[in-house]
Amino acid sequence: MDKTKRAKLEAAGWAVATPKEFLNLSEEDAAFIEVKVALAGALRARRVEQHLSQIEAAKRLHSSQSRVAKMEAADKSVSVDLLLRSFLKLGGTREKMAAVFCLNN
Amino acid sequence: MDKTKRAKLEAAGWAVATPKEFLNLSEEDAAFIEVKVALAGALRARRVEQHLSQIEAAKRLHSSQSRVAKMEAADKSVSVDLLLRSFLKLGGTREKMAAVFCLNN
DNA sequence: TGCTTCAATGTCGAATCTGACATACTTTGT
DNA sequence: ACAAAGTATGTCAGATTCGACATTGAAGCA
Repeated sequence: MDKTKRAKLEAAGWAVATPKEFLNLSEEDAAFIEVKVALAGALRARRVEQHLSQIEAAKRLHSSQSRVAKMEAADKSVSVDLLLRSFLKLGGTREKMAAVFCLNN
Repeated sequence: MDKTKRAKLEAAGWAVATPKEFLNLSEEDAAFIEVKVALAGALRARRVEQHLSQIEAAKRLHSSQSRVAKMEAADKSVSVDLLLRSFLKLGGTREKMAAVFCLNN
């Protein structure tokens, strides 16, 4: 959200909060979630780039369509472990990983 | 191990293997373990830098000394999730994380 | 509209991870 | 050598995460 819009909403009496504020997460929790979301995005990118459906990706990952969907949604029930392993299995490299953390916001 | 030494050992009839070869890990598994080990090192660095014992660190992390030891040893029983959360709780930042993946080999 | 493919969401038993405890090993100072 | 502080390792009950399945929603096409 840009500053102008935020200012307008606040002027109109709205409490404008970031997700972090809204859910009152600590800095660390927020950072952790950011990493998870970033990895989830990278995972989906790897899959789409290879023109795979979630079902096909699931096969390569020895998992299921529903879990792939949850991974890409950075669901509460998926671990960074699983995201990372899956990312690597879909051809993700450590260089690409670094990009996830360095560049991406 | 440098090439000369490796060559000498092989000449002497030793099968010289990297951990990856020895345990015959796939590329992905190897990369995953590398990440885990790198994070474990970064975690220990955070702790030592702050002159904390494992017991003190455990307190800050709401965990136990034994688990901290296992984290720093990148034990099979600790997840990247736990490593990452702990790293962040000990003041690790996303920038420092990126460094773990970019620089460190 | 009906049909097909892809993606999202809820649930569950099995597998894995976690904090805690006990215990053993290591290092450092006396 | 002994004690104390720090670290490592094995175990286990409870918690979390896993793959799988069922179901629903959404988009494209005849």
